[in-house]
Amino acid sequence: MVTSRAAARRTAARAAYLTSMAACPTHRVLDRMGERWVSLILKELACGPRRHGELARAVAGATQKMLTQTLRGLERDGLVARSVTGSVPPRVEYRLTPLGASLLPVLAVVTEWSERHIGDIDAARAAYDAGTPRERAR
Amino acid sequence: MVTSRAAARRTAARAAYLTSMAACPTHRVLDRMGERWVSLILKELACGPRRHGELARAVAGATQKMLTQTLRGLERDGLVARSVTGSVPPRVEYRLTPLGASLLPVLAVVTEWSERHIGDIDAARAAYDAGTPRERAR
DNA sequence: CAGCATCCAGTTGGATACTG
DNA sequence: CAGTATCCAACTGGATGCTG
Repeated sequence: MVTSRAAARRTAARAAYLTSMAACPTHRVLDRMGERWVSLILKELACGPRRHGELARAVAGATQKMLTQTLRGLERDGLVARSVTGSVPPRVEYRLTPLGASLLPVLAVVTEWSERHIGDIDAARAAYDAGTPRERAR
Repeated sequence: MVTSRAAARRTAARAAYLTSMAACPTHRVLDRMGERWVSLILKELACGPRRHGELARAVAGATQKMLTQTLRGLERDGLVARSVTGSVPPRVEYRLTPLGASLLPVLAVVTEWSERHIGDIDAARAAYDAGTPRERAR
């Protein structure tokens, strides 16, 4: 049937696009940086090495699971280094690698833009939300 | 019981933290930029105004739903402007606002870092993945 | 053409409990 | 102390069909 062929073609096109998108460096990095706890952890580690427990306290909103999971991801990408000394009790320390440190200026640029324009965004939101119920008195 | 009190305290602390994090400008912006289709749409609109259908073709991986949803979000934040002319057939055009355009340099910084270091990341991943099965021959 | 509504699968992330 | 494992609720995003 013609219709299902067209649908299949669209699906295929999407799959191909999805693949190429997954390979896009910018998207991959943005994906990581956008993860819920990444920017917080990066900022904390920017101040110096931290033990697991210290990070847990500093980033109090994250559950232990998410903290570990996020750190593993950052470690895998070579942004964070993990070192263990002693095994009872274990003493684990996380610190930024040079690669991770090189990301800080980028984060700083984002931060600067954000703090400068968050007011504009909030204003736009307020305006949008106020005007949106346009059907209200129809 | 003591235990449940401690648990409650932790939960409360988390809730408070979550709130303050949601208010953090950097986190809010990173959240948006990290959304699946935002960077693609922004890059496409950087080239000039686009109609809905044009965007749909350019960002072929997104479903119509996600495209509209993402555009609405960007519009609400004042990053993108939407203008309608005619209603049958409708002609809708999206373009960057000055605020949205001011975000492009930030995106460019991220892009530059990403393209420069994606190789390092991939290398780190390969090394990590190769070394991880450390228990393999135990 | 642009977009909304509905349904639904897959993923994310939180709570909890246990181990070396 | 650091980390793993399990269970499960909530959200995200995709497929599909309908409207002005």
